[in-house]
Amino acid sequence: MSGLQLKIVPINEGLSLKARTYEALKSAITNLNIYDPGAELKLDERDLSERFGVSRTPLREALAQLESEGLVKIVARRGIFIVRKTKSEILDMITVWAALESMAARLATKEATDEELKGLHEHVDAFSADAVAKNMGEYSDANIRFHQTIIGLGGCPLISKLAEELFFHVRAIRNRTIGEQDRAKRSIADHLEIVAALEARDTERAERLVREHTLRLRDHVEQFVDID
Amino acid sequence: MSGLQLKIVPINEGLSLKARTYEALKSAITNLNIYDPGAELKLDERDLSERFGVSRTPLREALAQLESEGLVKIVARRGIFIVRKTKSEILDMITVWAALESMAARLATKEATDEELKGLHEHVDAFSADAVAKNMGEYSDANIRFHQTIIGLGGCPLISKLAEELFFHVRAIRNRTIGEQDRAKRSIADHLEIVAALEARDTERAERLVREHTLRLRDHVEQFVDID
DNA sequence: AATTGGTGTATGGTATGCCAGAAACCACGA
DNA sequence: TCGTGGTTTCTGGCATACCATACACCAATT
Repeated sequence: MSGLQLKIVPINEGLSLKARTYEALKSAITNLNIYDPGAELKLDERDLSERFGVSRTPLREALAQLESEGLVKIVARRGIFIVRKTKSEILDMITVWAALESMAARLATKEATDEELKGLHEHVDAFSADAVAKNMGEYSDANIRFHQTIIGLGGCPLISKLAEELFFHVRAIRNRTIGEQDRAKRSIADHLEIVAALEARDTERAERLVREHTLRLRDHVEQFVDID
Repeated sequence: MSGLQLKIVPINEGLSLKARTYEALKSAITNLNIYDPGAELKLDERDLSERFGVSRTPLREALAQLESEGLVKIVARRGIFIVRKTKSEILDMITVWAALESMAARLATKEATDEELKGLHEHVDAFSADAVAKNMGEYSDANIRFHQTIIGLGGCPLISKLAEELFFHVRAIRNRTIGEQDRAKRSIADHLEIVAALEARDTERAERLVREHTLRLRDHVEQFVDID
């Protein structure tokens, strides 16, 4: 083979304006702390299209998609509003998350390889000792990665896709849920148990532990998190 | 108060062209048996816009929404294609369905009133005796209503919404799954057990029965249904 | 001062035309 | 006959102009 290999730069850029606008908008909305009072909740098509440098058409399509995902609400001749999820909706999302992840855990006990399950330790061991001392944001990220990994091991792409959307929304209130170190300790203990059950291929137990773990989060949010 | 009360007809019609086009397209696609060979899988924006009598813009927005729901796939400069779900995707959908409905059953044992649970008998009793003799399509509808009712009793709107989308897709292959009367008998027996567990408020049992019932459907489809 | 009706403006909805890329077709030459 | 190059056509992406309505503001009337 010749040493001169053309390095094809996948010219890319290749995403459509719609897709790029969608990404830009989504990250813009994500980085906005919606639940802060005073956050700007109203958007304007013309203004946005100018700021993004695209015409209204692809912008509108991006917005329509965001609406179908529940991030914004478009009202004819009124405006486009960033949606604040109600507490009840957040709780529902955590409930669905529990349903999906417990099913994924069930599947993982049957489908995942030993190596894959071993990989879970990475997400757990690092925090088993002194996680509480570390900064909670970091733990929170590792926490989500842990759950996403389990979901991935279930081998059901649809579950992964749905869970990803849920995480996205739930993350928006994350900074309101963390903070208590007691919960973090309990959480870490739960994770260890979950990994153990998965490695033991104990389907029922893995499913139950995952479900209870996430439903505990749900109850915690219900009791202690104040949105609306 | 005067006996002459204006009866206000909520003029409505009010849906946007986009929304109406969306509905029309969706039902058109639904009523097309996608899995028939020879089904027309390619759509054309201009042709459709002419046939629906709307311009391309609202049509495109409707199509974009259908794409995000996975009913069609839009490829730039190639065309718009009605999506045939792969068998693997169908199986995944049934798996998610199992996860959601079993969670709903769990919730229902805690949230539903006795009256609501009693209502389930309507969906079951009518078929307990001679369902097998009746035409399967009718049973199939009642079957889906039964499951939808349970899901509704869970009291979690998000679960209901997600399940509805799943049913929509799964229904497309329904005519390929029914037919064996043995399965119908088994199914009816399952339903009776499920109702009993719900009425007994036996959370774990209700959850398990529902999950196993739906996962059996999954296994059945995996073994005996041939798409792709 | 309060109510009412008009009018302007903001803003999403829709129609339309052009653009660019992909595929199909065609013609020509080896 | 086969491959190659060009050309046409089909098709979705995008920009733009216009439309229709909700709302705010103002003036006139009582």
